[in-house]
Amino acid sequence: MASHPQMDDRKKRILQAITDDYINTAEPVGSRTIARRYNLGISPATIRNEMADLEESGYLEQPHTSAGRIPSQKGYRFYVDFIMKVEGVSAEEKRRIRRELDERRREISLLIEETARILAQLSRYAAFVLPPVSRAGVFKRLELVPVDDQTVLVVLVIDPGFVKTHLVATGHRLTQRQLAHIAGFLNSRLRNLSLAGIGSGLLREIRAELDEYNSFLDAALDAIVRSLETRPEDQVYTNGQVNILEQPEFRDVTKAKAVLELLAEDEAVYSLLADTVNAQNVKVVIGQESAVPGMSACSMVSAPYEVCGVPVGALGVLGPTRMHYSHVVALVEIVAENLSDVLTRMLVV
Amino acid sequence: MASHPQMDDRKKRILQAITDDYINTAEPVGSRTIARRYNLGISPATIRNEMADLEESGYLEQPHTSAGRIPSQKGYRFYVDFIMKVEGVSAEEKRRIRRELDERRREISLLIEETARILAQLSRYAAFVLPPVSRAGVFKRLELVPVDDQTVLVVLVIDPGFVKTHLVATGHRLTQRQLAHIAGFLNSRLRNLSLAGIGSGLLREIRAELDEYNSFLDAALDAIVRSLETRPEDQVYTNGQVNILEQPEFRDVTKAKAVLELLAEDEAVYSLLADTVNAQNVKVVIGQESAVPGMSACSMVSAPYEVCGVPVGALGVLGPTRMHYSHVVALVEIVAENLSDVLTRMLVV
DNA sequence: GATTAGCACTCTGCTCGCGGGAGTGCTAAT
DNA sequence: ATTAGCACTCCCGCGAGCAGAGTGCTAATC
Repeated sequence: MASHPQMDDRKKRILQAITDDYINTAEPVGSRTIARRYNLGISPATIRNEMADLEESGYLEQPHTSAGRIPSQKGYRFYVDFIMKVEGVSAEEKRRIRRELDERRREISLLIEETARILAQLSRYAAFVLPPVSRAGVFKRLELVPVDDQTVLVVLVIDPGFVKTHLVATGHRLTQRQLAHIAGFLNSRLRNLSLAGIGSGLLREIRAELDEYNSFLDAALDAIVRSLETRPEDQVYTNGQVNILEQPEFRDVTKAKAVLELLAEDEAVYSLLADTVNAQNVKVVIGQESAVPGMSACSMVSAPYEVCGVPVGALGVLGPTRMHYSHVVALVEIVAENLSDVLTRMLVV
Repeated sequence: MASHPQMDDRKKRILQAITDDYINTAEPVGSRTIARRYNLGISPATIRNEMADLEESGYLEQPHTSAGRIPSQKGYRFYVDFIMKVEGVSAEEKRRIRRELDERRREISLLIEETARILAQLSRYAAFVLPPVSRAGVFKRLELVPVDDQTVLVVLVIDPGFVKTHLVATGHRLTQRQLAHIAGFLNSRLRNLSLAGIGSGLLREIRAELDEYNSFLDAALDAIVRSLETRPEDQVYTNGQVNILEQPEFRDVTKAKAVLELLAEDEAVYSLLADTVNAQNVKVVIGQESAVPGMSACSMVSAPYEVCGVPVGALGVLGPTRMHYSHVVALVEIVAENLSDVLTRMLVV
């Protein structure tokens, strides 16, 4: 709580009351309301004085003279960092999260999708999940399954248990033996390398070798090599975008549109979440703290999740700045934990 | 044009003018406007008389006394069926569609996604595409690729060229030989059967046989057999939902929310498009002609697409009832054609 | 007999002005 | 240091009034 010298205990309680109230009602809150609703044992006049101070030091703002106060960005920040108690997620909700993530899923993408759905439903805001990025894993095996004359299915097995498949047009007819050859060669060169370590250098090298070895495979090889490259801008799973239309701050369609457009762009959402993957624990970004334009009226709560203790992805919730932080933080935390568990169990068998 | 006895040529031209104008301006249109903007060679007074007739026979309605007229659902229907000329898609747009769909795509899902994107961008409404359903195809081959001790990747090759992969937890350790055995057996029984023909009856039969043959494979088999079943409620690719917020009829957030919620539900969108797959050519559904509640303010233009002349999927555009039908119909038509072409070339090599 | 000009009428949307209500800041009393 | 009291400010909702657009009807015109 360094660098907040103006904050004594009473100011803290008043800021808390104002923020809590505003989060619930979306209406600027006045001294009278506070005195009535939260019994702090002081009169409206005193509260008014404190409020004036809090406004002066930037924690509150006033939409117009003679309206109540609302928390400023700095106010929310202080609230999140030093005031709010992370609210327990109800046992009911906990069970639901557990149960719905636990259902036997055979495909990771379904699990991720489900996670986004739960998060959106329980938070009543928009939710998104960055699927596990396989760069954290280790190359285990590659299989080439012929599909028809000119098409091969590349199956990439990664440890822990991810599987990536790519359909590749070879442009040549390849015999079963030739495929086995290529697969064998690639396997011998790549086995047990971490995906992050398989740089373009090594790939180029391998390519040169194979070219020499059998130059007519060029096209096929090209395709296979390309399919090894992980695309970081992979899909993002979003859910509950429409929820934000329930928030009074987005009653104006043009504002809602700005945010919904942002959420519709995978790259934008990706860039919002990208550095959460390597964050410690839950991260809260309030309003314009995010550099992304169009986020100024929004806040984001996000957290990384892991497999076997290694962070592999992230998930988060986006809502108005006036967000129910204490609940959402707890929710994001617990969903991230559960997803980590389920994934870990699922992938390492 | 049977069953429209009240319609003479002049009424048709007036209905056309009103509909065109209303589609462009979203404002009820009055007799004066028509006389000025479309030179039909008749005076406002005459137009007023005709408009009264058109309202009487249900083609027009009046939001309130002394406002202009707007087309009713019946009016739009007549407009779409008998009046509008399908507007040529500009050469520029045609080239763009061709080019963007033509780019080497290796994965069908990417192609479908791209199709939805183009459709949304060019129509400026919401677009969706039902991916090709494999039931139309023929079982060609099944491969079982071991991923780790208890997991198998089932690769299902369908003719024409679709590939479906499913990750399956077997619950048992299976040797390479056992897998080869199962695959061989299933292949011998299923090869060249149409997927639609592989009913649960045949599957049960096969299962009994395999059970008998090697009963301890039960769990593994169960999973494999299940993965053969095609899920009709497969994913739907939607794009441009936010576009509808640009339409003045959805300036009211609650209306917008209703439609966006509908679009967010895959099943709902699926049910909208389901019977288009087997439709002839382009289909236009206006307002409450669709039974889906919440669609009353919307219209949908959709068309099937095919591979090798066999309909396999559908795509469509959803917008307000006041939709630019002539353009959208042309657009949907041409995108469907292009997708059919590209898919056919892509799948049959 | 169909078309049109003219006119009275209706309905919306906008602006304006006017309280009522909520909230503040200041001053003086406790 | 706290609080009661009071004057002041600003928003919001409401109704009146007015301009504009459009209609339907009637009577004149081609």
